[in-house]
Amino acid sequence: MSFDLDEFLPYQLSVAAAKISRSFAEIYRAEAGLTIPEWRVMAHLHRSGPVSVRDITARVHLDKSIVSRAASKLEGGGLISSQPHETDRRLVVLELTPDGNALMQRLGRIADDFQARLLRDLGPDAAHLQSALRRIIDGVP
Amino acid sequence: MSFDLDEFLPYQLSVAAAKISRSFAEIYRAEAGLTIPEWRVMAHLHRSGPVSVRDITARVHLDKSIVSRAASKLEGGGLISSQPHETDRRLVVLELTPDGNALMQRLGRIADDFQARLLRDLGPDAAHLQSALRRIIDGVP
DNA sequence: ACCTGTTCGTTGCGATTGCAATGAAAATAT
DNA sequence: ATATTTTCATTGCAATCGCAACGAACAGGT
Repeated sequence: MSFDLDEFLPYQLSVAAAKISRSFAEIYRAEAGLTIPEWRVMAHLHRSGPVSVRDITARVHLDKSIVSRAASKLEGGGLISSQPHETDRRLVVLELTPDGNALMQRLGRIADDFQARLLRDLGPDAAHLQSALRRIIDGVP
Repeated sequence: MSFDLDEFLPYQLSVAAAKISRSFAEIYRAEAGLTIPEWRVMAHLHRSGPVSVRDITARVHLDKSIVSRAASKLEGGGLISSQPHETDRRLVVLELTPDGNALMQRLGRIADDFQARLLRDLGPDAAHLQSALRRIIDGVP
């Protein structure tokens, strides 16, 4: 018996993630011209309110260079604003502009719809899928 | 209620896949100096026997340019051999060398161990996870 | 047989990524 | 108070990726 790549979990995860990511990335690319890192930064800001780059970096699983570049592009597009932190002047505090907030409200609904359809298509395994993914994300290996 | 990225399936999938991939990629990088595409090509050749680049491309979810470059590096390292197809001279037939075969036998065992440990850590959700991933990979848009 | 369209693999090129280096600011130690 | 070390964010740079273009070989139609 030889090793079967198709049954190998890291491979399956990688292929499935790439497929879903592409499919959803295409939506907010067409809808708002956002890349994946930009989308993640926006989504996090929408929920967290004003936070520094390092907070986003930590919570959104992106390198700080990527967050930094995404932020400067989003700021250029008027979707977020940035200002130095009040007391600690190393930090840069990012925040959604009204435009950015409006966009995220629209995209949030679209994302929820996408998720709902996905969960429906996956059927009863969906809950276990999410539970396993959470387990992987915060802890397992 | 605002949108929660942490509960968003495409995001969870992407983060989980990246984490597992890194973790396993580090193993065969240290073990054999292989990259992810190279590993996938090797793994497929080990199971399929001699096949053309386009077959690998189709089954292993990599662009043909990536398979092509991976193949030429593997050939340089003496792990695979390539020769033109007998009747269709557009095709390049790839095949593991004895060295490549021996390496894959070793890596296959390591991969199986990795998978076993992962499944054990994930517990009862693991089966559902794989079933959901398979569903995503071949079908659900 | 000839012509057109298609398939295959390689290569070029722009864009993206991750890592390391940099410089500014703050925390900690002496 | 000064010096050393650490933390942040940005920037530079090399490596990688995906897409498109290309040349070679084949298939199908006329």
